[in-house]
Formats: sequence, structure tokens, C-alpha cells
Amino acid sequence: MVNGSTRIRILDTALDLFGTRGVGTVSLDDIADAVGVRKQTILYWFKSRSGLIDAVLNHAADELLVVVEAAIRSRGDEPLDRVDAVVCAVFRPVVRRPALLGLIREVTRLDESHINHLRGRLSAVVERCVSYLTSEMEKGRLRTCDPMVLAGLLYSTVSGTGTEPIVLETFGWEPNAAGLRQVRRELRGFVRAALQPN
Amino acid sequence: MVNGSTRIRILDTALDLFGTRGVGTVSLDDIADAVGVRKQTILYWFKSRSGLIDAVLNHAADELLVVVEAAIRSRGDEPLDRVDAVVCAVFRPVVRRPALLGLIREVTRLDESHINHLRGRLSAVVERCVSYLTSEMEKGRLRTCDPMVLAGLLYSTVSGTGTEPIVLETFGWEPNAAGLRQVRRELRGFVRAALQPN
DNA sequence: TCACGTCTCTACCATTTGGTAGACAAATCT
DNA sequence: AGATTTGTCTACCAAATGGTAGAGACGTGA
Repeated sequence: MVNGSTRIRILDTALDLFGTRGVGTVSLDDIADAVGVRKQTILYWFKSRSGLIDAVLNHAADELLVVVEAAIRSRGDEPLDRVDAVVCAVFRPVVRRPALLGLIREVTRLDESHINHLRGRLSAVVERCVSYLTSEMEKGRLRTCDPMVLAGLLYSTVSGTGTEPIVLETFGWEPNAAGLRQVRRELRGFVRAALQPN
Repeated sequence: MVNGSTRIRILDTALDLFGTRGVGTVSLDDIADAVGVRKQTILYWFKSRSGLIDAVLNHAADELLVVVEAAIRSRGDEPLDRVDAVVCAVFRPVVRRPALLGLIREVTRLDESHINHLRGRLSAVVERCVSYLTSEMEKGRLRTCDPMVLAGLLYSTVSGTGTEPIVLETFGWEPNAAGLRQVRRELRGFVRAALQPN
């Protein structure tokens, strides 16, 4: 039998745990317990912890790429609308799968090899975004600035907002569906204002 | 003898390691090695790992509070200039002590007790910021929106920019002094544009 | 000099970690 | 049926972890 189900379950569970608690603090036993299987089963499907991490990063990149690619293509010609669509797209996992952005954010804590692995997977979208911003700036339809850094700033804002509910709570935010919609609305307004051509 | 020097050295080193590599992945032995002392010396100065973490969070909060308080008071009346001053103040540690914001960002990964501890230390500044934004919005000198969420967004943007050099590198940024100045300039322009009243 | 508090050390310990070796059952192939 | 592959398990292991117990070096006050 092509029993991929165990493999997938491990991958999904690992993504959730890595993304919410941090890669470094989650042990194979933790993952195994959550899946309902023994640690050795994980080491059967993935040759080592490090191999599992790479696989999970791939898994996450896949999920993110699909979402973003679709959003980039969607909606009309106006750049503010388009960026808005991407922001919404990236924000969706915040609700549906909070661990996803949390995992991407873990890059900083990973070692060189994993970093490069993830970078390789994401570089295509990143370049797309930067060159899109560049061309729209040249047409004067976005506030003129360094498009590369701007892309980084946008990422930081969206990702930070999505991955740090605890920080938002410190600012007085309430973590429920209504609060989340509110955050998304403000986030969109914020980005729109920051990009408006002058 | 009042030999506080060992204690301070432990605190400083722990802050750096916790902030750059993540709290969960740094062991007492790692810290001890970096300080040039044995693990048991750490456990003499701090009653447990958890106690050390709290002490380090205090240490970080102190450092951050001083910087921010000073910036809030400085400069004239114009809110955009004032926010700009705070952004610059928070950005300074990015250059001088990259671990500082990195540690604050670790909140998400900590457990309830440490979260509350840190929250208690930072709540005063946070409230100050939010009420300041509120009053300036009422006067129509800032773009009107939810001041609480806005504060969170600003934090995410600044902190993310400062703590994720690796992400910025993925976007093509080069990590040197000139690059850093460039990032700061763009960051300030970004925030300014986002806050401009309409 | 002697007693005492301060500070760092060596020597352990129980638990947890990533990983290896190989038994065992079920399914698949010949 | 018999042989082989697939998937999960039990039984280990060496290294690292947070933590305890207590020895010894050092200076200070009586």
C-alpha cells in the first residue's frame, strides 16, 4: 500500500508544532506523541531530525506559494488593489493555520543549510514581488522608494501582525473573530496608506 | 565583596544568546561557556533556568524602556516627528545590540508566567504610546484609525525589520553599515507615509 | 588567629535527546 | 504456499540537559 497518510500526518503535525513553539524546542518525541506514533516511526519516514525540518519547510513553502501566486494574479490593474490582495492572501493562513507564518519566521533561528533551503524555495515569489513593485513605482503608481526594502517592510508588517498575537494582546487587542477582522482591516489600511503615491 | 560583575556578565551574555538563537535552544552550558564560567556558577546567581529568564527579560525591558522614554520626550510637537524619534530609538539597538529586539520577539515562544512578567514591565510604555496616538488622531494630526492596532502594526514593522536581517537578505538586501542606514531611511519613510493624515 | 560570608568549583544524578539495531506483523509478489 | 517488501514497534545507547550537594579558595571583621 502507498500508505502516505502517516508521512503526511507527521509533516502536518510537525509544521504546527514547529510554527507555534519554535523549531528548536520541539523534540521528535513531542511530534510523535501528537501524531500518536513512536519516535522511530518518524525516523523511518525521515532520515533524521534535520531531514524532517527540510521536509516541513518544503511543505510550508508549497502551501504559501500556492496562496500568494493565486493572489498576485487575481484582481485588476490597480497596484494598491493588487498588493491588498496579496496582503489578504498572506493574512488568511493567520486565521486558518497560524503555524504557517510562524514557521517561516523561524528562519532566523535555523542554521545556514536550512536557511538556504527555504530561501531557494521562496526566491521566485520574492523576485516577482520586488520587480512588480519596481515597475509600478516607475509608472508613478506607488510611492517611490527602494522596492527591495519596501518588500521586506511589507513582509515584516504582515508576518509580525499575524505571528505575534501575544504582542497585540499587550497592546490591548482581544483575540477573537471580530478582533481578527479588525486587525486585518487596519492592516490593509496601513499598507494602503504606506504605498500611496505622492 | 559586591562582585556583581559575574552576575552582570551572565545576564548580558544570556540576553545575547537568548535574543539571537531563541530562549528555548540555549542551554545553561552554552551561556556558561560563553561567559567563561561553569554552569553551577549560573545556578548560584540565579536560582533556576526560569529565574534566569525572568532576570534577563527584566534586563532587556530596562534597556528598552530607557531608550523609548527618552525618545518620547524628545523633539517638538509635530506627531510625525515624535513617532519618527521613537522609531529611530527602537531601531538603534538593532545596530548596537541586535539581540535586544530579538529577545522581546521571543515572547510568543515563552510560557504564560514569563509572558505576564514581561508584559507587566512593558505595559506602561505601551499605554503611553496608545493614548498619545489616540489624542493626536482626535486632533486630526494623524491618519485616523484604531490606535491600539496601529501601535501593534508599528511595533511589528520596526521589530520585524530589525530582527529579521535574514529575511531582508532574501529580498536582496546587503548586511553592512550602508545597507543598514538604507533600511532605516526606508523604514522611516514607510512609517511616515502610513501615518500621514488625509 | 579564627570564624564567617562570598564566590566558584568538582562530582554526581535523573531525565530527555537524537539515533541505531533489529523483532514482528501485514501486505504483496512469484 | 513461500519469499520479500513495507510499516511500526520494543529495546537500547551515548550525549546533553537542568539541578543538587558539598568542597575549597578568598577576603573581612572580631
